[in-house]
Amino acid sequence: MKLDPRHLELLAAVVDHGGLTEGAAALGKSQPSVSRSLGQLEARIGAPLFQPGRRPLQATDLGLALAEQGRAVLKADRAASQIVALYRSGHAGLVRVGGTPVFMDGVIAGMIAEFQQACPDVRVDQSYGYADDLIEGLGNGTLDLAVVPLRPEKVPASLQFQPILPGLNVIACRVGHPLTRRKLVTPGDIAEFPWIAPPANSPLYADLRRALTDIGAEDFKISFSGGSLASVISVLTGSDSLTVLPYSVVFMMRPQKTVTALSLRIGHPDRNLGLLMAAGGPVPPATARLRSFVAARFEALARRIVAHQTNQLWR
Amino acid sequence: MKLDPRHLELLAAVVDHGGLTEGAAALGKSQPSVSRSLGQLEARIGAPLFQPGRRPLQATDLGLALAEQGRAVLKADRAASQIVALYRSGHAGLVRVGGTPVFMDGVIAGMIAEFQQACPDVRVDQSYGYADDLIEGLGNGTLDLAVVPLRPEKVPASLQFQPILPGLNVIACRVGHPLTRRKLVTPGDIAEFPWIAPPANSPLYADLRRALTDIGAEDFKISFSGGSLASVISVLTGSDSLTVLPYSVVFMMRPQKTVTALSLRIGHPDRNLGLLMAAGGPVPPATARLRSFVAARFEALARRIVAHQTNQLWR
DNA sequence: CGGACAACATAACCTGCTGTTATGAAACTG
DNA sequence: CAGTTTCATAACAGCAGGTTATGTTGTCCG
Repeated sequence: MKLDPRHLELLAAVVDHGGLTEGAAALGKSQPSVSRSLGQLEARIGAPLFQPGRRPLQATDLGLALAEQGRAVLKADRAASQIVALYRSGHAGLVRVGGTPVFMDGVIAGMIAEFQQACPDVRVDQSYGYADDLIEGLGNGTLDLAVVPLRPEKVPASLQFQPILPGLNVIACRVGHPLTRRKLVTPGDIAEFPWIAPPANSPLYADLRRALTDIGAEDFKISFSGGSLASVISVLTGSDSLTVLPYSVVFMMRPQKTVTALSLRIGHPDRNLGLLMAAGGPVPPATARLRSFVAARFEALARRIVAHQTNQLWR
Repeated sequence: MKLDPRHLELLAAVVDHGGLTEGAAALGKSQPSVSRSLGQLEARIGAPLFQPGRRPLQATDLGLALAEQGRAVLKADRAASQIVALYRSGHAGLVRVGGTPVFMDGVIAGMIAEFQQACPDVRVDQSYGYADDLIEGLGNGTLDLAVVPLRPEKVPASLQFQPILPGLNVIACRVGHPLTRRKLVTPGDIAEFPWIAPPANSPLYADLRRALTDIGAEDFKISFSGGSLASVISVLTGSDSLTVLPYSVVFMMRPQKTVTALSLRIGHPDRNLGLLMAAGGPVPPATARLRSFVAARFEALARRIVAHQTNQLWR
């Protein structure tokens, strides 16, 4: 005999609330509905669930035993509802975030850590890639969110782009680097020092080349290339090398007092760092929540940068 | 959000059977039914339960989490079905048995003990009473089964009576009683000994009076009266008293070798020991099972009595 | 690469359950 | 014993689930 789990729920509610009327009320149903459904259950199993002729309806042994199972059903149902609620509010789920390596390591990973303090049940799968990879990932559904520097006109129609910071690069070096003692750094000064280059296929590498040619530094020697942000920072702090990094990344590292930026304005790439998401379809709530969290953090970051710039020489 | 526990069951089955088709088969439903129901669940919660475009349907994290709860629902449902199955087969439930004290203590209680070896989940509530009480109890639903000596014509129309033994009484005494050495006991012999009388309102007491007057024992002295069978047996075995007991009760006590019957025929009451049950309505399965068990044991008892009588002097 | 197969989705229809309100019967209360 | 509470019944509307038949789409394999 297969019986309807909803009937067991009804039974449990009625037994636990000490009456049909109150049980029905607790379930948000009308009293006749519950009465009839339980009558049907009773007819199905061919045995009385309630002692006949008692006005505050009282269960038989069989009724109590089945109500026990009904409680289990109710518990599971509530747990399921809770899971769904967490998911729908974005407090649970999976977000697959992709981004350019330097931003991910230097800025986003820290924000994700903060985010997971508030939403520990959101799993974040992080991956690295450049614009094309990320756009493809978002297109075929293997990625939920991308953090990528992009020219707004290069955004495909099927995606939406939310700019969060202007693409501002600086020349970075270790704290205590000889050039940091100069009030003003000239293009000629930097020619002496070796350079750390980002991976050759990265946009940052193109930025570096452009920045250096812009300021007239025709030839420069590359002492280290490739590697993730951690490697770059290690080499940077262990030598007098220079490199090009996004302003935000250097800014985020201020507290460590290991890396700083030279007082030398370089050309800005005409891109914005932004958040890229699929448009049109429904957005998974956890993705939406992480997106707005990151956006808010960047907004705060932008304000801190502005406040900082009013007291600093950096340009 | 309240979601249907049946949907969770479907989800669990599909996840656990590795596919929609097999899951549907395992539930005894058609594949389109399950497909549509799960689609509905998905629409309700507004989130994908399955990874899109995978042919052996594969659940998302959310789907797996909900399937977990579905398993709990399935488990409770199966447990409930099991409870009902036990009840319906008479292997679980409650039987309220009433009967005359001497029969209950001397014969029925032992049979109930045997019955509960086979059906440990059947609870038996035993009570004592005489014919009128028992009939009333059966009538108003406070009793399921009565074991009572009754004249068949006195059975109310709303009840059914199943005779199981002729109402046969004997004069009982302790093993080793002086009268047991006599080959033949005469009415005169028994006049010397004191009598133990059952409670004055019991049918057995009437039997005793009638038996004694039948055999011409006009005056007899009563040394002990009232008390349950245990008291009677204690007094009987501790003295040379005599009493009247149903044959079956004395017969059941043979193994203890404490009580026996005199070789003196006394009048038989025109009643049958039988099982009394409500007629018409549906019989609780546990009651039916206990009834048939007791009836079978009495049948066996009757055969043993017949076999014994061919080798004994008792009449 | 393309065809065969399997797995899932959709369509159309019907049955049955659940929900509602209104109302009646029965039991508990003082 | 009357009032009140509690449950059962009636009548009806609507939806969800069951079915079979039939598309559509991954997957597998030569």
